[in-house]
Amino acid sequence: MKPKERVPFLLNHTNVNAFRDDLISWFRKEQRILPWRENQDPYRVWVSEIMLQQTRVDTVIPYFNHFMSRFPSPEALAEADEQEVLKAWEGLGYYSRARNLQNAVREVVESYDGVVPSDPDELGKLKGVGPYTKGAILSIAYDTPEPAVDGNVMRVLSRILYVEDDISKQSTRKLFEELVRHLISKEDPSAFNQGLMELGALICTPKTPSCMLCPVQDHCSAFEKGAETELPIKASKKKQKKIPYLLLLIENDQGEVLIEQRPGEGLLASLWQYPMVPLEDVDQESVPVWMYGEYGLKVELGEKVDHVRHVFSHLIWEMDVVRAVVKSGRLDHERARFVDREAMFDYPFPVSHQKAHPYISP
DNA sequence: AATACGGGGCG
DNA sequence: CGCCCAGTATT
Repeated sequence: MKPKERVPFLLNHTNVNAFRDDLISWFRKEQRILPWRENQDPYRVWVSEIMLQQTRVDTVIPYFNHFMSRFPSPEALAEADEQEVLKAWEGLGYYSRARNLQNAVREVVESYDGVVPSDPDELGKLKGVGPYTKGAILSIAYDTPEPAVDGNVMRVLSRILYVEDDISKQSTRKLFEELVRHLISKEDPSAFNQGLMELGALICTPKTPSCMLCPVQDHCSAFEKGAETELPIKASKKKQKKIPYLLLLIENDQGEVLIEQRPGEGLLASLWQYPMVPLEDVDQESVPVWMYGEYGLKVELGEKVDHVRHVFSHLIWEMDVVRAVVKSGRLDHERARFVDREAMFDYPFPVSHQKAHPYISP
């Protein structure tokens, strides 16, 4: 059945009006006080929405505050060095968000005179602004009745409307967008969209929803059936592949440590790390040979100081952390350099490698 | 339609 | 340890 055909079967006008009002009233009363809710500044809304992608509110708050004081305006962010932006993003994850955001902000400064577009098509063309973020900015910053369908909204609406479609499918997100177009308040689309998400975060939670406290319990089809924990339906994802590495803490005769910048694309793009030996391709005894080939350095391996397991969304790094010292040779590697302990902390490191930081201190 | 892309928190 | 989180870009 096509999305538009389903709506009338699920809710009549009276129910829609009551649902809207109950949701919005609850949101106005119970919403959390959050830094990006201080005003409707589109730039602030934009930055917050990018940071909040796949990331919890509590994690984002300190990053948002620091980011806004460091880059208060689109112009400030546009002029910044990419490494500074990555440093401000360090530890937040999904680093392409930071690079896409800066790319898009530069576009806004150059093509739109520094004003975030309120036109849906122009906004949606910006790097990193997908269907959710576009709707969030349009509704929250510009009071436009556009759907902003994220994981919360799909969970909440799948329960209220008893939608059993797999929410990991794109077609299901589009179904929910159509449903929201019918449900959304034209008077206060911002409160409606945020109310849906706030409800998902505070009441209609994944594991044990607080249905007894729910402002729209009367409208909830899943609660009526006693089946709220059965929804939403989501296909399970396959598990991550484990990849073994040797993480080398290589010191030269001046007590400096070897670090390198990762490639500009792919996993942890442009971030810095300690040299890693892929043990799938290199066996233990030939590590010094491999090191000489890659870096032009003769090194002597020392003690193993730790084992670090780092889980990504799609793979797992298993890293033995091993000390090493330079015996001879001259560094010959495009993206690597020796740095002293003070300078280390100017570079953006992924959390996986921050776990090895404690071992470089004397 | 699938896969790459981080990191943290919780049961 | 597996699931989920204010998703998007790429293939």
